[in-house]
Amino acid sequence: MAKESRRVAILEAASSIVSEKGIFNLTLEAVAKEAGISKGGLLYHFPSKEALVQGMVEHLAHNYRSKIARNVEDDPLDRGKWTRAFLNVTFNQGYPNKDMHAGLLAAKAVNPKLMLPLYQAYEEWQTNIENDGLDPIDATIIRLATDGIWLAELLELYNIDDQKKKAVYKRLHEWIQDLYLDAEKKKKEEN
Amino acid sequence: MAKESRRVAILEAASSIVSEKGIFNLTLEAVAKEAGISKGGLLYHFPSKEALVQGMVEHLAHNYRSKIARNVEDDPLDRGKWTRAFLNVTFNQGYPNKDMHAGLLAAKAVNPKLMLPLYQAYEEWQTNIENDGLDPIDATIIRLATDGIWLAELLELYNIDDQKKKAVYKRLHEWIQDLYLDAEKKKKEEN
DNA sequence: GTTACTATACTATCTGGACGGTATAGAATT
DNA sequence: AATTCTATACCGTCCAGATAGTATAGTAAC
Repeated sequence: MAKESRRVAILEAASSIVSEKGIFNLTLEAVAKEAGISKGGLLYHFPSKEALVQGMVEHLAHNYRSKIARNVEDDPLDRGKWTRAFLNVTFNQGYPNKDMHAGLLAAKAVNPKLMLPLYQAYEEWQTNIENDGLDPIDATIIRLATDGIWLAELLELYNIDDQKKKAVYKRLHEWIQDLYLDAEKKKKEEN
Repeated sequence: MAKESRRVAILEAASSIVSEKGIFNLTLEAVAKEAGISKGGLLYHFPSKEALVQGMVEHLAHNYRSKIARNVEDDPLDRGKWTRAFLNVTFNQGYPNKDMHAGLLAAKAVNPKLMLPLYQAYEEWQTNIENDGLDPIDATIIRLATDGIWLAELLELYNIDDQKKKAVYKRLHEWIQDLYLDAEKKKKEEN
């Protein structure tokens, strides 16, 4: 198999184990078995467990980051584009394999420093959301609520049924539109 | 030492280890050392690691639950009391030892079923918040944003500085007041 | 165009250390 | 006398990482 696709397959196997069986079952042997290769083969791609987890986080961060960047680029409107992108990607364009989020849990458990790529991504998004041309506190609240959803799902802290989730999304989306109109109105008044 | 306070001291020691050194360093020996007792003494109070983690979650859930219940009781207003209590406890009355939240991480890692007490607490709060006499979707968004704050802190996913955090709290609090007035107005119009 | 060599991508196996849990004997506290 | 421990030793299991060997593909010298 080609190197890159094998790497991704391994990362997905590892994420699936963390997500379904917990971090204590993330052993190199288990990952190798899940990915359909030998333990040695796994160590060829990722020379240590830490390297494997690092790969998981980097993959996750890169995926999320590029999706949000894409949304920002494609947005016909400037004002509010980061807030909209963050909301839209989190609710509607999450990693097809939901398990991928488990990379965060793995990093937190194995070595918190490995979370750096995600941490940096969040710093970037937060800065952009605060300078998105909308009220920065309201925009931050929208981001926090969005995080609340996916973090609670990651930890399986509670179930929010799909209908309610959609209603929340709709309301947040409308709120962004209101903030947009407020800001535009204010701008006109200033001129 | 009295049995109950020894138990709590052990739970705090365990939480502190998870919070500062990660779940892989939560060994029975390490907890005993941190709590200043022997391994045998620890096993006297908690006959297994799973029992220890169960104790951590139950303690956390009980603490949170009783604080929210207290806030609800003390609230002079009926409408919105659960939403206010949830917001206020999470922002201003968290466990004095912040580490206690780590019980959630420990349970997620050791055995997700141990999260049941917290899961049930959340179900109760969500039900109450939806029937709090405010717009249920807006109230849910307030809860989600609140969760976003403490979950991100738990995972150390990003830093939100204290000033911004206070501004967010203030805005959420004002929002609840607006929702209160909206609901009261609507009620009067109906009569 | 076959032989020799090299790099890549693995497999199979072993080892050393750590950890959970058990056991036991006894000491201090209440 | 019962409870609440301390101290220590031990067993079985598990796992990360190391090591050595294998398969395959390409490359290049002759």
